[in-house]
Amino acid sequence: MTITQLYYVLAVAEHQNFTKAAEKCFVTQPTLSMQIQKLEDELDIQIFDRSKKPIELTEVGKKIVTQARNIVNESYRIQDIVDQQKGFIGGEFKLGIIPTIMPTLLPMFLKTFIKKHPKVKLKIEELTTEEIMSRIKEGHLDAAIAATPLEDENIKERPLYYEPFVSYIPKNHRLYGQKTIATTDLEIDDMLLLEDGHCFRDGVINLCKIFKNHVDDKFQLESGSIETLIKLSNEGLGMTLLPYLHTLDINEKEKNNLHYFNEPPPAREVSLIYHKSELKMQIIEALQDVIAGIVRGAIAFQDVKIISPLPK
Amino acid sequence: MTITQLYYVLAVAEHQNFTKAAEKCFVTQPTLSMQIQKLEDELDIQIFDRSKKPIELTEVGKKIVTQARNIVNESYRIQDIVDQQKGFIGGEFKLGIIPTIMPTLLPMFLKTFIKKHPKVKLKIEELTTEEIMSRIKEGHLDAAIAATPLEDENIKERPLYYEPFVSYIPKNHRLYGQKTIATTDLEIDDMLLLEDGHCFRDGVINLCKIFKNHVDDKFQLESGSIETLIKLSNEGLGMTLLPYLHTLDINEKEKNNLHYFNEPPPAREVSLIYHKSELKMQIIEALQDVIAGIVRGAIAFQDVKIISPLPK
DNA sequence: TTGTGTGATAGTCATTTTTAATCAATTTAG
DNA sequence: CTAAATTGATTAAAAATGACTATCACACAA
Repeated sequence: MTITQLYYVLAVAEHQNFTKAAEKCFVTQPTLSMQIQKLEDELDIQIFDRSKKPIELTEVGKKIVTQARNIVNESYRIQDIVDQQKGFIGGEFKLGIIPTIMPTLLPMFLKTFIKKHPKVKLKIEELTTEEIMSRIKEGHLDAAIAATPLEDENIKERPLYYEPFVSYIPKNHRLYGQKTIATTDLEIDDMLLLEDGHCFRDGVINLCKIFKNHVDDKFQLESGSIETLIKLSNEGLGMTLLPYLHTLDINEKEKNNLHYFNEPPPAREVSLIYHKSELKMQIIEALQDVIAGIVRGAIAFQDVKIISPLPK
Repeated sequence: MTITQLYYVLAVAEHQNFTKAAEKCFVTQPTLSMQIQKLEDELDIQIFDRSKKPIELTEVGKKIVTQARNIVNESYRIQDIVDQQKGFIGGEFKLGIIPTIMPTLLPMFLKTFIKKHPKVKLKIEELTTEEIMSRIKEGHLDAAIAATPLEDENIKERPLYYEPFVSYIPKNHRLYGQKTIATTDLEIDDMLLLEDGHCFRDGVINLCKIFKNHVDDKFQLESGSIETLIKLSNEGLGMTLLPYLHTLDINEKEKNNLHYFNEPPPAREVSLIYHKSELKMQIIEALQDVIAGIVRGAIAFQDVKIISPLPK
């Protein structure tokens, strides 16, 4: 049994197709077939049910794949140990970022990070929290930036900053006259929300629920981006909540519609998250350093009330 | 990088000698040298410091060995999954037993187990708790029978039975007249103990300490076996404590010297212990079944007071 | 039927792994 | 101090392994 064989098994299990898996492994299909057959022979058990189309894992196959993923990931750690020893910070690094953080945070730290660590090939993807979590567990993502706490024992979190919620209230709104907003003022019914799947949406709903036990889950208007929310709000369709960093780059006129919360303002915790196996910790720590350094200047809130990002 | 290479590294790390390691791996010494060199080249780092005699691990080498042990052990688990699927209970199984349990328990279950599971090649070794724990962690022992709780997060425990302590008191002893003994009657000073390293010794000391804060650690007489303790006690050199199962095969005359404790009697918890990675669980469970079945008839105590086997 | 997509098989070749034999450097014993 | 023994590295030849190309066999769809 070799690590390569296990790696091939993982590829086939993932793509449910020998040919595609072979491409991903940069070998030809017969090579893959042979190696997997050899492993099956050695263990004297079928890992794949080739009669099904597309190909399926057998029951044992599933268990073997789980264990194989373990072994392959643990094997990467050897290189990791060596890198750590050499103080080498480089290689490919796949980072996920949730949509409501991506456009504001990424431009703030990306240049600095690339300049400081030119040997790291960052591959950044915009993904929802749910996608991020499953990809981290599968090893397809090295780390991610998301709202926390996630309450998942396989995922570790390192808080980067606390980002308060800011009310965006158009002129005709019943709350427009108030200088500051209390969380008790919020009514989910006249609140514009992001589409399902965004954890910021869930955060807002949780915030409204704190003082109302029951919330109708029929919302009139939902949008895929915060920019659209602002425009809809400008049209008088309701108020909305924005993450603080988003309020920094809206235009002067719209800034008048911003209403801050009473102390302590509700906020989301934004963290760098990664698999509990702590692979590529050097890069993760480098990222944390750079982001923490950048954000320190932009966000200075201390006393905040953290709102859970999880749908409940 | 291959699992074989990692296995070779482990062998050399363990034997501190290429030639011996090669023998254990059933390959020639050049094979081993080459493979390890290749791994070192690939990682571009020295794992062994060959200038030292005997050969030593470098600092990174130590980390790599730890991780390599992980990977190699995890790789065994694949075969384990297959065995489990096939319902196969067999193969080599290394079991450790502490000296104070070995002579009484082993004869009780060994025959039954071999008969029930003829494909398991049991290799049984008498070892102290300390030796057992380190060997389980290194993967040189699949399981062991010892007094628990051990409070070690790498080791899991499955209690088999609770074995009360019984006083063995010779005729001239101050406590001989008492029908039952209370733990408060015990005085460490007139107690015969096993040599250092036996956890039963530590259990007895802990028991005596429960009512006396301070105990002199100068004991006059110590012995390596419980049989010797009984003989020394017969000579009037003091009383001693025996594990219950030991009292079953002493002669009639000596049985008169046995004095049982008041309810609840102090007892030791005897468990099947194994590494948290749960390798070879089928065999471990088979062992547990057999032993539990046998012991159920011999030990019927319920309300006992468990004494820690750890030196404190 | 004829493609199309899929995985298995056969034959070949380069590479890798292993081995036996040998060497060089140390350490140990007399 | 010299001789013998031990230890790991080196070399060259053999065995094995892994991967490739080409091709086959089967299932399914147009």
